[in-house]
Amino acid sequence: MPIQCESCPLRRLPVFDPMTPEEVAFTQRFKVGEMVVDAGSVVMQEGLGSSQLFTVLEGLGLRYKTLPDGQRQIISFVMPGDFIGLQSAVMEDMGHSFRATTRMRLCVFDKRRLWTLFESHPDRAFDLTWLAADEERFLGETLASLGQRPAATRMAWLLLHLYRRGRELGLTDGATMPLPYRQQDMADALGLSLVHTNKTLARLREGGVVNWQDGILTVPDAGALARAANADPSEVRHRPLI
Amino acid sequence: MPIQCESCPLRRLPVFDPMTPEEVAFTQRFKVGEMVVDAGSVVMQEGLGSSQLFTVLEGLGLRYKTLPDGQRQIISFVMPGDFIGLQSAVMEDMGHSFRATTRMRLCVFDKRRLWTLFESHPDRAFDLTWLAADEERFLGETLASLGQRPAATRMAWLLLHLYRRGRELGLTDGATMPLPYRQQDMADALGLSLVHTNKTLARLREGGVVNWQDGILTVPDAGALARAANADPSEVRHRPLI
DNA sequence: CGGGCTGTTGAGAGCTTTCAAACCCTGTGG
DNA sequence: CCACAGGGTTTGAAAGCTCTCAACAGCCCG
Repeated sequence: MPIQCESCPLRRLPVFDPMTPEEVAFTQRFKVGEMVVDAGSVVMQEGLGSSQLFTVLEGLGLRYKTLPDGQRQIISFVMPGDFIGLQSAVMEDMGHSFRATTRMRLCVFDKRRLWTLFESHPDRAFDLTWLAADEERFLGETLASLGQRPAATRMAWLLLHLYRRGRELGLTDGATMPLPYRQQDMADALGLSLVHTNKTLARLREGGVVNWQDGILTVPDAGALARAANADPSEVRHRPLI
Repeated sequence: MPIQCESCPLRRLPVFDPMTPEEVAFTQRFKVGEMVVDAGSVVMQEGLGSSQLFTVLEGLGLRYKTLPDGQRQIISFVMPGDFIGLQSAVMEDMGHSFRATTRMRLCVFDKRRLWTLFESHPDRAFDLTWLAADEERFLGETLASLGQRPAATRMAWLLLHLYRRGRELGLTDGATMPLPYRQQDMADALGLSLVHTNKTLARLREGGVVNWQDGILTVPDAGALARAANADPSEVRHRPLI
């Protein structure tokens, strides 16, 4: 039984901008249905188009690019509330793939109706653009991390980022949150080898800054982690939900 | 004397999508004026808002982020036709700074009128979203380069990218084009030290793959460069011009 | 019980950085 | 006309970070 937008649990989270009843109703009409995918499913393929767009309701996934020689670069870690497929919506095809890491529940939208969104709901079109711009901002930060920070700092930065996002979404339980990715995922996100990722992780763990083991992330002191990450202080940004 | 959108030389380039006379007229109304900035001017500051948006008419610039410890990461090399300031348009502030490398001529738009664009010109709003999505795609590719490729490949990839863009814009003269950046800029874009950038550049030059000296980029064989960059074959993407 | 996936560890090789110094060119002032 | 300072580019060499190679432990599953 698909969730009604009106009673969508995500909408109640304070990270997301409030919506008017009219906006909720429109989103409901825009929504085609729901889709549950198993862990490991590739939902969108780089280079291919898609007639569907998604908002993540539950579960975790990865967006990644594959290079001609087979290397993989993780673009982002996908969490509930994320809107997936904007690229295929406005251009012909996707610049990256999207794969479910855990079983996921996705809200499905029809790409062909996107135009009516732009025509009749400029506020929602604006939200869409906002999301794209926010994505650009985040990728800029990621770029700065990969380009300018050493391995340990980079890793601390990423774990801090994931922890902050998890907290916004109510995925945390005190200082811990589930984070069921593999070390190889982290390595491919940070541009490090698996071995070095493992050793860097061990050093952070020994330093007591952060611990990520058995799929559980533990951040005893977010401030200490932020210092290790050489990061600016936290700042919760509210964002639209599609 | 500011250029009239109707006779804007950029619009005539085949890379840019054709516009209807009505769209041209609207863009003209959206345009507030023009601005010429000297080489070295910082036009937009990371973290600050801006009431203005720009489209580059002439000249080259850089978008970059500065980390808390002073390191700099170049986000992109800015060329004519690029739309600058989308982030400050839809969010409060910019996630990066923008600085002119050469003297630049900029088309100036008023951020406060952006909303009318979304309200009354859904096609242009769509174009704006398209640009944001394209930026996201490009940053994803950049991320993959920084994360997964060794220095020489990375550098070849970037020079190839710049050459292709220059060619689309008619900046090339046969196998050469002006590229008046510093080696330090290239280093900060690729996440390499200045010294290593210099040596890598020298090796590419000796290999005859590409030459970039005295502000002039020379690509004797684009195919060979693409192979050195481990890049997919060229593919000109048409894009909207704001 | 064997195979496959994930995580861990040790060690040497290799790529990149940092440190230092020199070179070229240009603009400035004596 | 020459000395000098400053920005950008080159070079050499040593230090350091990260990678690759190899091997092993733990776990789940057929």
